[in-house]
Amino acid sequence: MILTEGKTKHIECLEQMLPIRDALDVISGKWKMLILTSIMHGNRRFKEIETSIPKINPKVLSKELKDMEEHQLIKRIVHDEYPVLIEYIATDYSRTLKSVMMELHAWGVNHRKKILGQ
Amino acid sequence: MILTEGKTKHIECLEQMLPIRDALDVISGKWKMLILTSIMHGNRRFKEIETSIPKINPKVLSKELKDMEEHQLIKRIVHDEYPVLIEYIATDYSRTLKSVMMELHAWGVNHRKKILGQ
DNA sequence: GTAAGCAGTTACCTTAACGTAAGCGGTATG
DNA sequence: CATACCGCTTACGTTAAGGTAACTGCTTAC
Repeated sequence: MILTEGKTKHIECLEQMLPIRDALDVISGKWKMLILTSIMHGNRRFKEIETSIPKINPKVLSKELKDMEEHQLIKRIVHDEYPVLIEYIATDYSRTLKSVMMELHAWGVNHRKKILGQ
Repeated sequence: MILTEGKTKHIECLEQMLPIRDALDVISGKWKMLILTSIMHGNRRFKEIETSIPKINPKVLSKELKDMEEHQLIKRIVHDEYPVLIEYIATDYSRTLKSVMMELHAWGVNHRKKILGQ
């Protein structure tokens, strides 16, 4: 029955699309995955992160860090010392993104090769 | 030597980040991966693709299809028949994105579960 | 010959992302 | 006591992404 097939295909297709969009909502944008990469490489302080990412500015960094904290990808820790020290660390949950990031990285390397080869 | 370590870390970190950004430049945005999913599920005609993706509008679809053709993710084929028939198909190159899409999908499914469970 | 489908385009508008430059309250440094 | 570092924030743009509504030229269907 063609109608049923069509409907099934349509629903299947939607079921593929919606989670992909959910994921992209969290990771897309120019900075989030770069910030997460930086933090995962051991950068913890605001300035460290800022200087590790070319061309980012403090306003954008500040906003993205807040977003990422809301999404539970990072944790902001305030140490009550003198002077006050603030650290950003990656959460366990953010580590579930590692395979996504690895795939993105691998594809990006390949893509750059392709573009330069043209 | 701490200086060397720091420098190495810094460069290593950049080498992770740049390809990730290259990849995100191609796939990010609200629609591209949804369109590719739709086409990979067998939707070929403009209207088919349009109706398969909730809330997309023809202007956006048209623009994204052009972008994706430039990036060689899809091919636009014009059949010189009566009436003229136009098809969009996924390229071999777009299939290199499949593992990225699968990771995004898997993460998205998990993320939705997490959010609903809160 | 009117209506409807296809594959879009056009003009216009809103929203969100991103950027620049400067500054602020705190601490520490010469 | 001036200068500078830290972790930001504020005010003020600019750019790009995305949305709405209407319309076009072509074809076929009633």
